[in-house]
Amino acid sequence: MPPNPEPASAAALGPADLARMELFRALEVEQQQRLLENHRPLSLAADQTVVLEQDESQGIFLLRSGLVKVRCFDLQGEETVLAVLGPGEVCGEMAVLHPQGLRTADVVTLTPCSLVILRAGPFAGLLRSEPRLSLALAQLQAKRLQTLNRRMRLRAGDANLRLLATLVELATRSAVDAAATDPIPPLPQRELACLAGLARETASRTLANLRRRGLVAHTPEGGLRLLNAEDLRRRGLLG
Amino acid sequence: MPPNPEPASAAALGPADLARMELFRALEVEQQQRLLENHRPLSLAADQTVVLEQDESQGIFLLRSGLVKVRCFDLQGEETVLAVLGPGEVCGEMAVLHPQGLRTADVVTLTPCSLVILRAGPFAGLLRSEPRLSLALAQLQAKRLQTLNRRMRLRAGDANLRLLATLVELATRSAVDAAATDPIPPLPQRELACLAGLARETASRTLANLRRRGLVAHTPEGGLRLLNAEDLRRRGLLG
DNA sequence: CTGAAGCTGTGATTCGCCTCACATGGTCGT
DNA sequence: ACGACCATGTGAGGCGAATCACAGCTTCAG
Repeated sequence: MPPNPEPASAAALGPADLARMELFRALEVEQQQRLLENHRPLSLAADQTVVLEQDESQGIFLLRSGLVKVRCFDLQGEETVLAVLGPGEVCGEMAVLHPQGLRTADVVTLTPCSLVILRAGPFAGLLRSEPRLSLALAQLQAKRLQTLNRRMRLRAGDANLRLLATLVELATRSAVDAAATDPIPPLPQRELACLAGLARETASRTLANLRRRGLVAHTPEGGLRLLNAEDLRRRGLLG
Repeated sequence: MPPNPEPASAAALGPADLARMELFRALEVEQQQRLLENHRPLSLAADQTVVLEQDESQGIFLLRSGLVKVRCFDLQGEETVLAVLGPGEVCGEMAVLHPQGLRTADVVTLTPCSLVILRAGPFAGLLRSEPRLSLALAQLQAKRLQTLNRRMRLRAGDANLRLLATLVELATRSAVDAAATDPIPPLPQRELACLAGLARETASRTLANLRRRGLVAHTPEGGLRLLNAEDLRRRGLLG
């Protein structure tokens, strides 16, 4: 099997890419190849919708670069962010597990993104015959539950804690193996506020507060950077 | 090992019980038997701890009757409730998926409970060889994510909404196939408040409010009952 | 250049919930 | 029967965040 003889074009995706993702790591190269058949690359600007709630058109999305948010709306039109995903992460797998295959949330880009769509059919098929894949998926879901549990706990805190938690989440997902003190790409305060579940004005004031206390600073590119990992650890925002 | 020829005592568990649980429904009877070897029944009063955070002693817990809450604490000692589970539901499966097998939350009974402990070893083993089980587990986790997503959305609302949502959750989990208007077992207000993420006094006032508006009523047994499913539907608390 | 539109900072005000404080009523053990 | 203890209702006060209202800035189209 040619690991990938074709010179990696910007859009091409090889088994090496899949091997980097926990979900597919345990599979044989041959199985990975099968999943890659008919894959479709997709580049999006910031603030674009990737999948629509209630949409039945299927696909597994692999995020190669950029940040996306998974969100849903309540009846009052309030947006709730369920997760933030970064490079190397997967989304759209819930719909495959859902009995009717329905989407239950939107996915929207926070920054420009490069991603790849895998056809759901072969994935769903392999899921039924290969325990390594279904087990890895169960583990992925368990991890999702863990991080959602963390979000849940933090939502109980005050504005400072919530904003800091949001920034940690953004920093650690901005790259594969990113740390909390890695830079956070520029996002409008409106977006930060929404991620943290705060009013825009509160996010502004709170951010000013954190800056004054030396916990965050603007990067030259207009993004943010967390400065005091020690303080974050004390607050239980790391690990 | 005798599969279990002994006549079903109150504590004994047969394949019929497993067949009722989504997680095991797809398995062969023979596989179910294997899982049932060495199972251990357990009866608990209300407000007892089932599993401890950080505990490594393993087991899968099947809830036959009663209600339990899954909770964790933040650094300030605040309790956050992650889930409420009822008859027919399973817990402890996260630890099997966790790389180090660590427990990440407590499980505490809300009412008297009857449950059964399965040994984790055979379960973990079957998980690696039987895609039907690992797929069912992934589906279970996906369902957990869904309900956690719902909790997430609701905790953004005001006290009325949060309390109502909590009551709906309790009602629908009080029995297999229970509906929102089924009775809710008696729980102290302290517990209701904690489940809803409110202060005890606020829960009291809010509950009085809901009673005045004819949305809930006390049952003769001291529990509660939701009265207006139509109103709940309008608020997006059903389905 | 100029006006529109979006992002950011900031004050003033309002509102909801937490906290504290206390009264009532029930249950239980001695 | 008595007090200890717990669960429940209710009032008063305070705090934190949402909301409302702008003003300064940048960006961008015309």
